[in-house]
Amino acid sequence: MATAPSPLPPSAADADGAAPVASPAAAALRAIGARVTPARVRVLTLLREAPTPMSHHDVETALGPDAGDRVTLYRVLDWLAEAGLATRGVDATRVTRYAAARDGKHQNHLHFHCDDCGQVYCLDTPPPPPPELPAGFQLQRAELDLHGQCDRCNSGKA
Amino acid sequence: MATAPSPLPPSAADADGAAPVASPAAAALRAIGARVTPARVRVLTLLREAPTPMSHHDVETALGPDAGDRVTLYRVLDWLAEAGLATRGVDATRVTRYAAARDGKHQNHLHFHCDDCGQVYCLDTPPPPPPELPAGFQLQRAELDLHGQCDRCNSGKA
DNA sequence: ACCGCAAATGCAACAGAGTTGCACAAATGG
DNA sequence: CCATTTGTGCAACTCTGTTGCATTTGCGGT
Ligand SMILES: [Mn+2]
Ligand SMILES: [Mn+2]
Ligand SMILES: [Zn+2]
Ligand SMILES: [Zn+2]
Repeated sequence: MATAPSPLPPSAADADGAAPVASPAAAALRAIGARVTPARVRVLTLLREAPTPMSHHDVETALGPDAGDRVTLYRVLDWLAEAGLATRGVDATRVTRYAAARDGKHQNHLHFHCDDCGQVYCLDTPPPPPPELPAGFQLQRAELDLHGQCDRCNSGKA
Repeated sequence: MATAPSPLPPSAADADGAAPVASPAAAALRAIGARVTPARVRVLTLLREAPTPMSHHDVETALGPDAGDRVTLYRVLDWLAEAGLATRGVDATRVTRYAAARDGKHQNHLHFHCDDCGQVYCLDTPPPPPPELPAGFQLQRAELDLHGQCDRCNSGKA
């Protein structure tokens, strides 16, 4: 089996189980001339599908056994942010959260924080216009955080 | 010099070294009916004199030998924020910073968070009207957080 | 001036998030 | 297929903050 037997064009999967067909995440990586590694693809794919920004812990839990090494995950997340493929943010509890950076998914909408279950919901409602600021202040972003009870937590009570 | 020689009204210090004359910080504590403890007075005094928001580490270093216990310092800072005498903020490196709150009102106005120094500024601008929510969601409070660079952090750059 | 008790402190151990150094593995270009 | 560059895994470590519990202390009441 040393010599390549098949002159087949790049189409279906090999006799093996793994199908290296290009995922959107992998494409995004190649697009910036970066190495395509399983860890990066898995994490970026997850972030792209995630409805809300994810912490290191979130990602580790979501990936389960495929999460790989803790430190590698930190480095991948950090790298993604550095490479511009994800955005980094520190929340009120000092936890860093990451979100896929493509065309501002979490850029222009509101977040609702459920105080009961802690879930964060992305709302379609556009944010209000940013107000005037004192001289010398430079506005980077405005975030309207709504706090209360979500529908799920709200229905299970008196 | 054991017996008090002067029939002076309450002004100077006693025969002892310690002068319990009311510091502004102590006054602020009494004003809200809180216990006046050395730790609280020292920390609040420091925060009031500080030109920029201070982290736990900053305070500990600044107070030197008078800093007391690490945990107590955490609790004092936390308490000051809870009591409305200081504002809390998380800076870009995940470090919580505190600043003396000159006025204790955080009711009906906006907050500007400096991403560099972590300071929280209270703006006079009234908050925008809360938006519509999906069915089942109950709004408890809405907070418009403005993020960017404050005037102080903004001026020290190219 | 003295008591009593809630509130604050000190100490020690713990927890979570993120970092560093280094040996080993793997991606990519040739 | 090889060489080089880059990423990964592991262990140990730092930093920030927390929790439990015994002891002290501020302060209101007597
Ligand atoms: Mn969102
Ligand atoms: Mn305020
Ligand atoms: Zn909920
Ligand atoms: Zn600032």
